Amino acid sequence: MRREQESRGLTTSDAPEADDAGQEAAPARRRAGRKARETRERLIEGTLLALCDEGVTGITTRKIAEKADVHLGTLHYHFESKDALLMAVLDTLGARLAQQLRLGVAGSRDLDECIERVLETDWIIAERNLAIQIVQYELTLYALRTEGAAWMARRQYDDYIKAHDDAFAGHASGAPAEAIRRLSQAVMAGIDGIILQELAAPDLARSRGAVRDLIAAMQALARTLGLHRPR
Amino acid sequence: MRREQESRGLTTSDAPEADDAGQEAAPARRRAGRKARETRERLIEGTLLALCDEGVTGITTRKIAEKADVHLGTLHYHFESKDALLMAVLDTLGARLAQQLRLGVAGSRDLDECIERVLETDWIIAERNLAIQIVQYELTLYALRTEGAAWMARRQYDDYIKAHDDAFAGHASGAPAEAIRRLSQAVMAGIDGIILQELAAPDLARSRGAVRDLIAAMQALARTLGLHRPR
DNA sequence: GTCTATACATGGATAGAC
DNA sequence: GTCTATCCATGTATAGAC
Repeated sequence: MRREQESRGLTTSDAPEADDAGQEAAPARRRAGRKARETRERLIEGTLLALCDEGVTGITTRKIAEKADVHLGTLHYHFESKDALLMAVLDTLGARLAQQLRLGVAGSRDLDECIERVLETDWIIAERNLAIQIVQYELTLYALRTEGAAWMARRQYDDYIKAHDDAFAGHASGAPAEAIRRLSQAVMAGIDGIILQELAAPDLARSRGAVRDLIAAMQALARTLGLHRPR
Repeated sequence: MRREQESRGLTTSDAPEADDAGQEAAPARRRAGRKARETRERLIEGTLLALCDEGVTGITTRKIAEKADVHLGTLHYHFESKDALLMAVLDTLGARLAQQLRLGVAGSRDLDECIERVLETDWIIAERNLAIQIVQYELTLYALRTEGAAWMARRQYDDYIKAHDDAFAGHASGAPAEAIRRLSQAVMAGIDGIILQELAAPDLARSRGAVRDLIAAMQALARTLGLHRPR
């Protein structure tokens, strides 16, 4: 079930190039046609659906093709391998997540409120579709195992951290970037942990309480880190 | 690759029975012989090794048999299915983890110190072998996908929460159990999140700093929750 | 660029000798 | 209780018609 030795298409771009990430283009074709682009996207979307149903361990190219309403051969025309397709999905997921966060946290008054909104937003996004969260974790772990794709896991992390940094930065302009970064890390760690708990032992009421607790704890941490402006 | 319809051996015991968990015994045999027990354990240990190498997606019964130095037929004599074996590993892992935590947190002076020790211990355990941590997450997620095994993921969570409760309880005897529970949840969530970060974007120095930050935040949370005794 | 058909490998599981 | 040999389903990927 492996063809790792020459998993080209995953190593082609070892560093984040531009921002339309995950473009493991079809062999020797950079400027893909209008329709091809649509099919690519249908494939990615179909893979996501199939992953929600089956998980990374259960996924097969046939199921993907079926969900995407595309034939098996077509899949392999657009993606060098199943792995390449899976990684493209991970990339899409990460971008989508960071985007959602940015949209959700506009206009806070002060840092405390900002922390609160960020965490509430993080949680809402996760709660809205826990199935996708599972997929995200599965794919991230899978990337760690896949030759030449570990950097994708790191980028997932970097991007999401950055989205948090940006949210906080506006309300702690005097503070050193490093302190902000530490807050972002703690916030993200906390939310990830709560999501994991919700997945393993579902109990929405408990998790929402945990988010409240986390908010309080992070506000306290921000103080410890000296992020609050004097009033 | 699936035979879910009748994954007996996983549904036999839907509730935690006794404490020698994960005993999906060989068909119609409760009192297994001395040697059989050894082989079972070799198989579990071998599976763990194989999982560290390959991950859940890459694992095969053949690789397991090889690592355990056992023949393929023997594997299926002891375990009804690959899934049953995998779940037995998850159980072992969980028990081992809780055990390690208990050993590591003896004799703190007060709650603040206890929180510190618990988190330091949690982290040391994880840092000592990150490879196993990955496996633990993979297996927990896998359990969620496996028909009739989702309860195993929940038990993982319950057991580890309980280990934390026990550690804290001694230093907050007056406090309501619910407040202690909330602290445990927050602590675990935070650590899990940090481990996840370390896996996705390895940087031990950063993670150790994150643990320090988490300690401070959790001590603050304990205060918010009214867990500290008046001095 | 998309489809059909198929090659080829690999996996889980079992039968039956020992 | 362990081993060998094998069945048979399923998977990824490709070849080549359209």
